[in-house]
Amino acid sequence: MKTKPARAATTAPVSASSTAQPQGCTNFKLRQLLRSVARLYDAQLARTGLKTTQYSLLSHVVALGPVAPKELATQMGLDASTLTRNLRPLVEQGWCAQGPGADARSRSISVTGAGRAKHAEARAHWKRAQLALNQRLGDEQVVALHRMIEAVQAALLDAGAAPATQG
Amino acid sequence: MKTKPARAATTAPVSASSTAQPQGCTNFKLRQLLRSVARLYDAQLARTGLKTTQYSLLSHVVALGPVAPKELATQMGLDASTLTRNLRPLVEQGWCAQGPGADARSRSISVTGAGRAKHAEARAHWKRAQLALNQRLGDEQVVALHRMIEAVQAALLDAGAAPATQG
DNA sequence: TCAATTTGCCTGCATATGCAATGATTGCAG
DNA sequence: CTGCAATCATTGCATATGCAGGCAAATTGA
Repeated sequence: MKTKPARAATTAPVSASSTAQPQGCTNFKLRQLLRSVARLYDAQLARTGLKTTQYSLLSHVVALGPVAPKELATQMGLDASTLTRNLRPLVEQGWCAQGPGADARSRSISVTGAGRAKHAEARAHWKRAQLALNQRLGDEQVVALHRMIEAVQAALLDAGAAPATQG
Repeated sequence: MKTKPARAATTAPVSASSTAQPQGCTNFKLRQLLRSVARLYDAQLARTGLKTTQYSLLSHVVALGPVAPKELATQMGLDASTLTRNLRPLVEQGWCAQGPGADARSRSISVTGAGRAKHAEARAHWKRAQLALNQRLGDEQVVALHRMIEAVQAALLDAGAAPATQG
C-alpha cells in the first residue's frame, strides 16, 4: 500500500512523438520533491536548533562577509522582506549582527563569533544530510540534478529578462 | 549586473575525479528553483484567484473523485494537517465539498459544479504557465527534469523505508 | 461489554515566503 | 535649496507547511 506511487492525472493524454510532452505539473512535482528533500535535511539539522533555511542564511552571511540585506537577498534569490524576517531570529540568537551600512537606508549584516561556531557545528550535520542524499542517489545523479537545476534557473533568468511569446 | 550568478560557497573545494562531488547544498538549490518556478505559475494563475497550491489541490480532488483526506494527503505527499488547512478555503469558496466518509472518523471530499468550472478555467491558465516553461527549457529538458525528480523521489522512498548507513 | 490501542482529522504553534504598503533616505532636477 | 522620484529596509497581510497534541471513532483483547 505504501509504495503505490499512483499520481493524479492533472494533464491530458500524450501526443506520442520522439519527445513526449511533459506530463504533470512541473511546479507540483518540484514542490513534492523539495518537501521530501527538505525533510531529510531538516532531520539532520534539527539537533543543532537550526532550520535548513536558517542554515542556508547563516552560511551565506558567513560566505559573503559583511553584506547589505539587498545584496544578500539577491544572492539567495529571496524577497527582501523574507530576508528581513528570516534574519531576525539569527540576530536574536546572537549569530548575526547588523551594523550601519554604507548608506543610512541600508545595513551591514555580519556573522558573530558565536555565529561562526554555530555554523561550523551545523555544517557537520548538514554534511551528513548532504552525504546521505548523495549516497542514496549516487554522486553522478546528484551532480546531474544540480546541473539541471542550474540550467533551468539560467533559462528562467532569460525568461524574466526577455519574456517572449507572451500571449 | 543582473546575470551575475555569483553563488555563496557553502562547500569546500573539489576533489577532481571522473565524477566530481556535488557542489553546494542540494536542498538550497531546490528551494531556489522552486521559488522561481512557482513565481511563474503563480503569475499565470493569479488571474483566476487560485494559488498554485490550491490549483494542485483542486486538480487532485477532481482527479481522485470523492476521496478521504488521508488518501488525498498521501497521494499529494502532504501532511494531513496541511491538507486540512489548504482544503478549507476551497470549501469556503464552494469549489469542494465535504461529506461523511465510509468511516465516521473520516470524510469524503469531492468537487462541486462550481469547483469543476473553476478548475477548467484555471487549467487554461495553468497550461499557459506550463507551456511557457516548456518553451523556455525545451520539452526534452522538462521531460528530463521530470524523470530526474521521479528518480530522486523513488530513491528517497527507499531511504525512508530502509535507512541504511545511519550514523 | 469494557479497556487499551490504533487510526484519522483538526488545532495550536512555529517557520517560510511573497506582495503591497510604509517610512526613511538618497539622488536628481529645477 | 526644494520637491519629486528612486532606493532600501521593514511591517501588514495572506498562504503554505510540518510537528505535536487533542479529540473522536474504530479495532482489538479480555
